[in-house]
Amino acid sequence: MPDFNFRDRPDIARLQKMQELYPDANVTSIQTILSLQYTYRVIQSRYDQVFNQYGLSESRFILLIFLYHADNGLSLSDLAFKLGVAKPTTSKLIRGMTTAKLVEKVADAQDKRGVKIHLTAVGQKLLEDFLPVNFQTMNRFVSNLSATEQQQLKQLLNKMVSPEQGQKDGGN
Amino acid sequence: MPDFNFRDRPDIARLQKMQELYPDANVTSIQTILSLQYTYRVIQSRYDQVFNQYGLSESRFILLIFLYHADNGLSLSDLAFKLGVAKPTTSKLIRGMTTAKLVEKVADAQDKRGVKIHLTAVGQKLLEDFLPVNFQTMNRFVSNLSATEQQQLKQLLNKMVSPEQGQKDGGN
DNA sequence: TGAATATAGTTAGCCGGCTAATTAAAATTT
DNA sequence: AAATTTTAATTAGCCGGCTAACTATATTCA
Repeated sequence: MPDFNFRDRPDIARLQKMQELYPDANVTSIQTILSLQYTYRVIQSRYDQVFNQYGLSESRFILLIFLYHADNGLSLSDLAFKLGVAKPTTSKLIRGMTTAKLVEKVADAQDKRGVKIHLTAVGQKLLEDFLPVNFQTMNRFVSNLSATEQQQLKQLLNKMVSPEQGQKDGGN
Repeated sequence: MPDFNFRDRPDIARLQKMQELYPDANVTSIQTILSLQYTYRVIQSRYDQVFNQYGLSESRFILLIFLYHADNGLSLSDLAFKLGVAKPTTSKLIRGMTTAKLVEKVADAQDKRGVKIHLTAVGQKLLEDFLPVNFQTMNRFVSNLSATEQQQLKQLLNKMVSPEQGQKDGGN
C-alpha cells in the first residue's frame, strides 16, 4: 500500500538544472512549494483513505457537519455557499449522499424552486461514529511534530498566504 | 476575483466546541491540519489560475517537461508511471493535450499495442514560454517568507511526513 | 508449438471540481 | 398587473483522479 504515488513529479533535480537557463528559478522557492505540495498530498491521500473506510469523503463529512448543526435542514444553495463550491458540484454531492441514504431532499414549502436537505438517521449515526476517528486521525497526522513545531508550522503556513504583506505592494 | 472559495470549510470554531464532547479532539492538531489544507489550496488555486492563462494545468506542464527530456518520446505507460497516476487518467490527459496540439501519438513500431507520445513544436514552444513564468510564480508564492522561514517551513513539512519517526513505532 | 499469463491502452462509470445553458419560480420594476 | 430580472436547482460537458472490465498483442511456460 504505497502511501502516495509521486514517482517523478516536479522533480527537484531536473528543475535545479534549469536554474542556469532560467534566471528566475530559485531553488529555495521551488523546494518550498514542492514540499508544500508533497506534504499536503501525502496527508490528504491518507485522510481520503480514512474517509473511504467509512463511505465518506471530506466534502461529505463537512456537509454532514453543517447539516448536524442545522435544525431545519439547509438549502442546496446554502450548502454550496458554506462549502465554498459551485452549486452543480453541490448538486452532485447531494445526489451521491442521497443514494447512500446519508441525507434526504425535501421540497421547500415556502419556495417551490428550492429543496431542503436533511440529515437521515443513518447520516447522523455515521457522523457521530466518524468524529472520534477524525480527531484521532488529525493527531496521527501531526504525530511527527512537537506542539512547538506545530505552532511554527501553522504560523509559517498562515504567513505564506496572509494578505497583509501583499502580493503587490507590501503595505504592512 | 476571490482568491479562494473557502467560506465555512472545516470551521475551527465549530470543531473547537466539539472538543468537550470528543476527548481526542486536539485544537493544535486540528489547526495545523487546517492550515496545511488552507494554505495548499490557496496556493494551488493561484497556481491553477496561472496554468489556465496558458492553456495548461499542472499535469500538462509536468508531462511536457517529461517529454521535453525524452528524445524518442515516451509510452503512455511510462508517462503514467512518471506522473504517478493511473493509466486511464494519463490516457485522458493525453487525449486533451492531443486535441490542443501540444503532443502527438505515434504508433510504436516495435510493439503494436503501444503508442509513443511526442512533443509537438507548439508544445515545446509553450513549455519554453511558460517555464520563466513558472519560476516567477514560485517566487511570488513564497514572497511573504524570508529564506530562513522558507527553510524552516520546508523542514517542518518534510518532517511531518517523514517515515523515520514512523506512523506506528517511532523507530528513530 | 500452443496455452496460459502478462502488458498496453481504451472505455465505462464513479467522485469531485468547474462553466455555460436551461427551467421554473420568486422578486422587482415599471 | 405585466414585464423584467433574479434566484434555485439541474443538466451537459469539460478537467483530472480512481477502479473494473475489455481488446489486442507480447511474453512465458509447459
